[in-house]
This record gives sequence, structure tokens and C-alpha cells, in this order.
Amino acid sequence: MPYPSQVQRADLIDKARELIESEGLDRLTLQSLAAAFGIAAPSLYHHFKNKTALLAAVNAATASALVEAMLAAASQASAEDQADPTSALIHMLHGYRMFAHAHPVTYSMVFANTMSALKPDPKTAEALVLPLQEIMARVVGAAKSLPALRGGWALVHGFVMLELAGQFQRGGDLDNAFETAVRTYMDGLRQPE
Amino acid sequence: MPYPSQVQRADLIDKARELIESEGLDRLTLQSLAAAFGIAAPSLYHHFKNKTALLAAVNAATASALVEAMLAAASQASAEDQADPTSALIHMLHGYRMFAHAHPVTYSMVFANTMSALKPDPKTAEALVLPLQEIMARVVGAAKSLPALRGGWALVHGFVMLELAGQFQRGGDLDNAFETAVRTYMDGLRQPE
DNA sequence: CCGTGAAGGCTAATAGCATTAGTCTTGTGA
DNA sequence: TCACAAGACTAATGCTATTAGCCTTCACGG
Repeated sequence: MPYPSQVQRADLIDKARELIESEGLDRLTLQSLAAAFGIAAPSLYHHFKNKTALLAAVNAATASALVEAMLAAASQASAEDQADPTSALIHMLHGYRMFAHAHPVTYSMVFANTMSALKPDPKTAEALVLPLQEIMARVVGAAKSLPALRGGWALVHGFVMLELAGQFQRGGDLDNAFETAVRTYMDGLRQPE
Repeated sequence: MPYPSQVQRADLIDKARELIESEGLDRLTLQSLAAAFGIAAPSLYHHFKNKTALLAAVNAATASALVEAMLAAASQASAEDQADPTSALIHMLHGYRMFAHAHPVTYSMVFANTMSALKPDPKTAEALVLPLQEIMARVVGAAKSLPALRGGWALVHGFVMLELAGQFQRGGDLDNAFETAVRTYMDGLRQPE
């Protein structure tokens, strides 16, 4: 039946994301992915250099989807909130957290790599932070925006990771705790000191 | 030569931690661990139910070491700083971050697991947070200490993870950024609102 | 003393996985 | 029309975790 391609690279990535999310990363084998398209595992090597490259592509796709989710969340805020940078930022951060909740496994994958080759390339990484930094600049001014952004991003990412890792075991309203933590940090930013 | 044990469970865990940190998690095979003790891979099954159980033990050991590192950092502060809860807390958080820098791979392992069986048991998890919560209670009062702690922990954990994942690529003084972020959050806590 | 059994080692075997090599088929463009 | 590149397949390799079954040593009750 070949050569007419039975499979598109983008579809492979999408299906891989789906399988990772539903079955777990360790259950994604080249076998299982190929089987989902009715082809044999080695055929995947025509589309990806190796499994690592596939996973890197998955991470890049996840990062893009995360950006979209953030922007969508921001644009759904009331006009009033969009005008106020602090409110706009908080809307984006809520969107960020909701994305992580909706895609916990693939979200973790993007950031969980100590060193390895799975990191999204710098361009994707920058696209991820840019919307946040723009708004942060409107909150604290461009000069302080980089460190302020890093702290805020760290807070949100850390909160989400600890949630996903099941470290917040003592219950309580996590939605509220998140809101409070973010606002606390923003309050600190507003301090002169 | 058997039965006198050639190997102690605790030594296996220590060596595994060492190998994971120096070679990477994916390079730790039961082969390689067993070889380091001059025994065969299947013999490890007398000491651990399976590889997952070994890794869970590694995670528990890492969590304990992290607590020790935090407490050591706190006790090395000046008497003055120990008396001031905010300063004491900041010392502990610096100790936390230094530990993560010194043991990046194993540190990530403890928290990077979305769901899997690698989580340290609840007792270990609680021991990890207890010292932080005690001090946090002295900063903001017992009532608010849980959410305040969660935010602070999230900030520190997130910062460290983003550092380790190489997401803070635009350089700058990260030590300083960390200090600033933590202080900003603490400032926010001090606000009445 | 002896013998028995558990602890802890070993080798051999299995099944799953990523990856490579080599073959075959089908459109496309010269 | 016909070569050739793309893309599929099967077969084979090597590394893994894990299981099964065997063998040796010592602690301990009789």
C-alpha cells in the first residue's frame, strides 16, 4: 500500500499527546502509537528520528497549547479586567493552572526534565513567557519585569506541580489557596521597598 | 558465598542515589546497580520488590535528606536571624534551594511524578513540610499558616524546578532573583490587604 | 552435634521495547 | 515511460526488567 503516506506527522504528535495523557508516559510505546494508526512501529522512524524526538515534539506542542490557553483565558475576561494589568495577569495565570489540570502528564513533561534533550527549543520557550512578561511589564514596569515574572511564574508552576504531585494532602480549598498565593505575591510586588 | 548478606538495603539505596545523580535516572539499571556491588541483577529482588520500590525508597531518602539540609541551614543562621521568624524562614528556604542544586536529579524525582507509585508515603511528606510550617506559623499566625506555607513552598519549588529545567535562560543573577522573589512574597504576606 | 530452613546469592529463560537493516510498492516528475 | 524517493513491511539485535529454579551458608531447636 505505500508509498502514499498513511499518516501525518502532526496527527502522530496529537495522538501521542492523547495517549500519554490517558495512559501515562510509560505506556506510550512506539508499538502502541503505530497501532493506533494501523502501521508498524518501525515505520515511525520515517517521521521522527527516534522516540526522543517524538517526545520533544510532544513537548513543543504542549507548550504552544499552553500559550493558547493562557491567551484565551485573558481574552475571556471582562473589558474592565483586561484594562487592569493586575486583573489581566491573574486571569492568565488561572488559565495557565487550568491547562495544567486538564493536561497534567504532558504539562509535567515539559518542565520535569533535568537536562535531557526533551526541552522545547528556545523559540518555543520564549513564546511561552512573552505574553506573561508583557503584562508583568505593565504591572511593575519594564525594568523590574524580568525578576517579577520569574517569581510569579515560579509561584504558579510550583503550585501546580505540587498539586499534581499530590503534595497538598491536607485538603482545604486549593482554588482559593492559589488565588490567595498569587494575590499575595502581587501585593508584595506593589510594595515600594 | 551466600547466605551472609553481601549488601545492605541502605547501601543499595545510597548507591542508587549516587548513580542516578551522576549518570542520570535512565542510566540506572538493575544491572549497573548490582554490578557496583559485585552481585547479579536478579539478586536485587531479595532486597526490593521491584525497581519501582527501589526508586520509591530513593525518593524517601531524598526527602529525608532535604529536611536535614533545611534544618542544618536554619541552625547555621546567626542567633539574631534565628530569633526573627522571617529571617529564619528565609535561611531555611535558601537551604532548600541549595539542596535542590546539589541533587537536581533526585530532587526532581521526588516531585515530578504525576500520580505514580513513587511518591514518598504521607509520613515522609509531612516530615518535609513540618519545619516550614512551624516557622510560617510564627510569621503569619497559625490560622493562616497553611495557605501561606503552600504559596511559599510553591514559589520555592517552582523557582528551583524552572531553574533546573533551564527555563530561566535570559541569564541575570538567579541567586538574587530568588532572594527577591521570596522576599516579595513575604512582603505580600505582611500586608493587611 | 546434626539437620533443617530461610536468606541471599547464582544462572537461564522470557517478554517487551527501541532501534537498524534490508526489501517491496507506489506515485511523481523528467 | 521509467527511475527514484517516500513510506510501508518483516526480520533481527541488544538491552531491560522480571521470573523460575537451583545452590550454599549459617542460626537454631532437638
